[in-house]
Amino acid sequence: MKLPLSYYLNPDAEFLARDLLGKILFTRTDYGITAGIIVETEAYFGTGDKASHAYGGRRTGRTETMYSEGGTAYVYLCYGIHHLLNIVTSVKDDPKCVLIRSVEPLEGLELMEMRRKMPADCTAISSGPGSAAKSLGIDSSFNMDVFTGERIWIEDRAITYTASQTGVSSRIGIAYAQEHADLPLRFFVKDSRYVKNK
DNA sequence: AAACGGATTGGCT
DNA sequence: GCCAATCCGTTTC
Repeated sequence: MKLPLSYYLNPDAEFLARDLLGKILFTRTDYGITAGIIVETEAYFGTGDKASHAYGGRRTGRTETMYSEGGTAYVYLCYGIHHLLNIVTSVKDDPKCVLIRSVEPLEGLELMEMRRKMPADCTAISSGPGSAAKSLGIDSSFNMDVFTGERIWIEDRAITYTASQTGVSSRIGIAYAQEHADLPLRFFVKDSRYVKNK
């Protein structure tokens, strides 16, 4: 049920970004367990990707997490306000990752509603990378956590989407990435209410 | 040492 | 639709 470490060692971040649609993302905090169905992702393919923090092999205090073994959480602060959750993929020292952009609330709805101060049927509760992370209680303390551990993990409950149910587009908010700005590396569930900009 | 800008969101016009 | 919020890695002086 819980995805094993071997799942995350796949060096194909694009494949994993697609494959993660429909998987269930869980978090456990002092307040309880919450979970959401992953419905929107983006792939960042590492040192050759101009949109990646690890472009050119950059290693800093922040990006060091991305060089961890696949199955590690890379959480960073964006615009000084929002925590964004990435799943590191591939083997150690190959800094590829998948950004979780949107989930559909599935478990612990009351806790998610408290964190976001809005009802779970309001799609803004977990739509967009900052909102998805906040609804699941993810902050910088989750950085470097492993997905096979006690605080964060992903389960496969056999939800799958066909190619025609899956949308593909360029990644959001990376215009600075020049020739990599238009690559089709964003994947989403077309009929999900919790995906914006379809 | 200082300035710049971003894998975004929500509130106000 | 526009714009402020607000931190920190990176760039520039």
